[in-house]
Amino acid sequence: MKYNTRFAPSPTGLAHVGNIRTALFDYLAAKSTGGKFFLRIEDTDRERFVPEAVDYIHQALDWLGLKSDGEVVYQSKRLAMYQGKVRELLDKDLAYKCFCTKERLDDLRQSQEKIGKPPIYDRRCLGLTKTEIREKEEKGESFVIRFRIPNAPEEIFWHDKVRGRVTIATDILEDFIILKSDGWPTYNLAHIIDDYEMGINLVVRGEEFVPSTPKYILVYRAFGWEPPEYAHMPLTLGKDHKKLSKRHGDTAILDYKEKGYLAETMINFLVLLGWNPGGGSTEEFFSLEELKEKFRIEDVNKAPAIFDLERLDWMNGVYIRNLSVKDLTDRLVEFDPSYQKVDREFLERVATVEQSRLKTLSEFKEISDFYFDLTKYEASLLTFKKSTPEATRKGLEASLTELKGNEWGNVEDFESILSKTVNKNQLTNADVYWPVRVALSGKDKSPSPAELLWVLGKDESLKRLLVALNKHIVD
RNA sequence: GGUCCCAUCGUCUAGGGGUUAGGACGCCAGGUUUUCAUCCUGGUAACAGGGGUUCGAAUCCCCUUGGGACUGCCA
Repeated sequence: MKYNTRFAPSPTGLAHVGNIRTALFDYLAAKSTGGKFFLRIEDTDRERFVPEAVDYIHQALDWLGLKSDGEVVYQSKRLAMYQGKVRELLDKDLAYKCFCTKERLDDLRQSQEKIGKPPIYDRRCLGLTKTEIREKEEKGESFVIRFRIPNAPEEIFWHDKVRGRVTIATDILEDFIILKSDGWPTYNLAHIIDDYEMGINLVVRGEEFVPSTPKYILVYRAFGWEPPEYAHMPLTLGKDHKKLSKRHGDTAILDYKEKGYLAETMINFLVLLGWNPGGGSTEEFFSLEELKEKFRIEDVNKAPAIFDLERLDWMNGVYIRNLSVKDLTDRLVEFDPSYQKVDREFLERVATVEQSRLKTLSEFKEISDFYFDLTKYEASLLTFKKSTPEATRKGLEASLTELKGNEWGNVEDFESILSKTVNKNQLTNADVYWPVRVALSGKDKSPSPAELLWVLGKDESLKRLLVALNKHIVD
C-alpha cells in the first residue's frame, strides 16, 4: 500500500521537536511505501498567525532533509473552496447557522458543568425557522455554521495503524463549528476537505486528535467520501510528563541546530522516540535513507515518550566521532563562518585531535580557543602532582633540546621523541608529558602533548615551551 | 466531571504463554593513560497492584491504581 501523507502544521508558533517528530513519521510512512509526502500550512486562524513560523517550518524541514512533494498548500488560499463545501452541507441540511452569542454559550457551558453534564451545545439554533434566520441575518447578527451530528446514536470506530481498533460513541459529540463568524473554516472542516482533495490516504498526526476523529469521520460521511486511514502517534512529553510545549523551553527545533546538533542525530534520535525495528534487533543507529527502507508505521509504539537531552548528547557525540575530519571541519566552518578565515589545514588538525571531545559543534569554539591564542595559566600548573619543580624544569629543558634537534613529523614521531627525552635524561613521564602539555595548552585537561605539537607546529610549539620554561624558573 | 488513550530499569526500548526479563543512555567501579575525552571490561536498576484463564503468566481477560489527551468561533 502506497501512503500519501501530509505534515500540516499551523503557523502559530515555532515548530518544536514534537511537531517535527510527527513530520518525520509522516515523511517515513510515505517514503517507506513509495508514496508522497506533502506539506500543508494550516493558516486559517488569523488571530494567532505568526508570520515567521511558516519560514521556520521550511527551514526546519530543509535542515533535516524532509523534502516535501509537490506544491506547498496554504489553507488561506483556498477559502472559496471551503465556503463552497459548507454551502453544500447547508443545502443538504447537514449543517446549520447558529446565531448564539459567545456569552450565551459560556453560560450554557457553565450551567452544564455545574450539574455535572458534559458541555454540549443545546442546538437552540437548529430549531430556527427560515424566517427567523432571515430576520437575524437582515439585522446583521453574526453567526457560525455548525455541523449537525446525526440524531441516531451510534458507535464510530476505525482501525488505527498504531492503536488498533478505536471506538467512540456519537452521543457525546456536539454540533461542532465548521465555519467561524469571520467566514473562515475551522480545522474541523478544512483539513478534511484538503486531505480528500490532496489524495491523502493516511493521516499521521498526534494522539491529541483521537477524541475528535469520530467527528471527522462523520464529516467524510456527510460528503459521501471514504475516510483515510489513521495513525495517531504517541505524544512527546517533557521531563514533567506533560505534552511538550513552549513552556518547557528549549523545544524549538532549530534551537538544536544552533546548539550544534547534527541533522542526522536529530532524525535518529526523534525516530527512536516511539519507533524501533523490533524483532529482537538491538540496532539503534539509522540514517534517513535506511529509515526509508525499515520504517513501518505499524511498528510505532502506543505509549508516549519523554524527550531526554542526555541521550541526545550522547548520540550527537557518536555522530560527530563518526564524521571524517574533512566533513567535521566543513561542518564547523558552516556552523561558525568565522572559521573561514582560519588556515584550513590547521583547522583540520585541531578538529582531528578534538573530535572525540565534542558533543556538539558549538562546544568547539570554547574547547579549541588555546590553539589560536594561548590562554593565561599559572606557572604552578606546569608541575604535575607526581613531579617536582626541579624535575619539571629538567623535563622542559630536555624536551626543548630534543624537539629542536629532531625532524618534525607526525604524532607518532613526537611520541617517540618525548619518550626518548624521558629515557635519556632519567626522567619520568610526569616530568615531561605533563609540563609540555600544559606549556602548549595552558590547561590541565587537553589532548596529548604529541598531538598538540603536531597541531601547533615547530615555531609555535617551541615558542610556547620557551615561555613556559621562563615562567617556571621565575616562579 | 465526562469521553478516550496508555502502563517493562530514572530515560529510550526488546520480548507478546515456559527467558538467568535482553540492549542503549545515565550513574558507579575497574582497565588503557601525563591530564581530559575516546575506547574496553564489569556493576546498579524494571514487568504498577489485585483477581482470574492456564500445568505455567511480564505476555491473554477483568478490576483497581497511576499517568496522559480531549472536552475552544486553536489546530
